[in-house]
Amino acid sequence: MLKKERHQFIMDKFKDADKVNTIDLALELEISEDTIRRDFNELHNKGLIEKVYGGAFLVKDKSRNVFDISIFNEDKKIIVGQKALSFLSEGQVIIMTGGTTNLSFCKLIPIDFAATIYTYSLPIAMQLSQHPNIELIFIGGKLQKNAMVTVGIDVVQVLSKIKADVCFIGVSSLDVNQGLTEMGYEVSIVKKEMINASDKVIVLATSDKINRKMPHKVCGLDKIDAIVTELSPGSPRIKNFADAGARLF
Amino acid sequence: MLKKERHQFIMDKFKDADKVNTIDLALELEISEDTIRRDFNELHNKGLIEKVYGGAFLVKDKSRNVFDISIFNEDKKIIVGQKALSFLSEGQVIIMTGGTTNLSFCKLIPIDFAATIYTYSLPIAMQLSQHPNIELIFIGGKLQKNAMVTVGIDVVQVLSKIKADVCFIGVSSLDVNQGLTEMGYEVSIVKKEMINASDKVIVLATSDKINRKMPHKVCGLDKIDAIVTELSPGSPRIKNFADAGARLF
DNA sequence: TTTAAAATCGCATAATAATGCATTATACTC
DNA sequence: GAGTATAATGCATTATTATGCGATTTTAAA
Repeated sequence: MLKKERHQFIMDKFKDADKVNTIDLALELEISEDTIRRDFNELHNKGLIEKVYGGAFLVKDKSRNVFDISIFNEDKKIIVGQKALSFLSEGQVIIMTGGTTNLSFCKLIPIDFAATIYTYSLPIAMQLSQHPNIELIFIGGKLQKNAMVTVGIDVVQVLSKIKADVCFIGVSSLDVNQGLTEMGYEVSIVKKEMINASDKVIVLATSDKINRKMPHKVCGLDKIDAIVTELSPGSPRIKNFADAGARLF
Repeated sequence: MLKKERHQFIMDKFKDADKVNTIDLALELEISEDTIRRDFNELHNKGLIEKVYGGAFLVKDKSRNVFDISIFNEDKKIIVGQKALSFLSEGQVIIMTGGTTNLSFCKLIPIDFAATIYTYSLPIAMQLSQHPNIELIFIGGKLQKNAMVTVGIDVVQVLSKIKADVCFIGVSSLDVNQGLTEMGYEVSIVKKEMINASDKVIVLATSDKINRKMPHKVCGLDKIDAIVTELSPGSPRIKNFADAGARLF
């Protein structure tokens, strides 16, 4: 049986039930569970299924409304967000980058929390607009459509003029040696400036972002005051970061 | 039974009853109460349930998604939007205000339409970010949360420096004598500046906005190049505008 | 305050998942 | 068709997650 057939077979299973078990599939197809898990991983990366401990669920094709933002790995991101809450204090001036990890974080901020928050992300701004006591300042500029953030000289200019207490950065890749790197050049420039403008830098990242590199460097680990992941700080998966002296949470 | 199934099972229980008991669930599913409690904790962390001593309640106030914007009188606004399409030309520099009428309009813009659009409205920007050929520039500033638009000195400053071909203005009130008026002072200032920056001014308004006055004046009818409503231009309900020489569409 | 039920905590255990590596199958080149 | 590179698979090992149990703390009501 070809891998592709097997994938189809798995997807067909969802016509009968909305979950499948790893073991059942392995028995039925008479192959190892490892292979089924690898299949799950591939289907998950295509966004077709959601993996859970012991099996998988079908992801329901949400109507592609512009405004409903689906958050990949939301559970993990909620854990990250909850840990990050401890870095918030009332009255701070905060810079918030974009990304779904930060979005999850923002959803968790207490409704009456008072602070000044700068952001360049449309979804983050929409989310934070629910908080009556947050003074929200949107950093204008040219819109980068895929990420829903503004970039360019205008953004950098605004950032160069402000001084924030703390910056929460959602990242796409984090590596022990390379530090924080980005896919896009423009975003890397903006993030650099954000870090410059802030006294403290808190990085929010789910573990899938860790030990990855992208072309454009933002900063080294030394500039980062805290790395918040869904893992426990002692986890072996981030031991290399601990060894390198990173402050993990 | 997978953990996620169990969570769904618990959530389904709320269809029958307001409250679920820890013990009952443990007995029914033949698992320990500890597990049920851990499930409760997870569901609670997701904001789905409220824990109480001995069980849990459903959180009903599932505050509707921040991102789904409900449009009142959408039918009428779609008619307005369709008429307004005729004022669009490829390659223009356009200023777009906020409001649900303009949002409906933006939804109708052909997907491959090419232009440069300035806006200060978060929902409008989200919507327009779907158009690959639109150069979208967001005007940053302090966010006015109810209207989801930026206001203040920064916005005015940006506007004072640009020159647009056309400005599409969604309005809250339009009156034959007072012209265009606004509820909020800050928004009125910004709109004034937008009109200043544009060669042509197109007003989009459903008929419920017509013949109403608000405290802060934006401009008189003479500055408006076109008024687009869902009514036919000859409708008696806007005869007074026609008599005053307004260009109705 | 007392008391019993319920919740939390720490730990042990078992199930499941990820990882590195060896083996086998498949595709590709000459 | 032989040889080689690549991908797929299974196995052993290690890591992670789920769950139950006992000890301890908290809660709600007598």
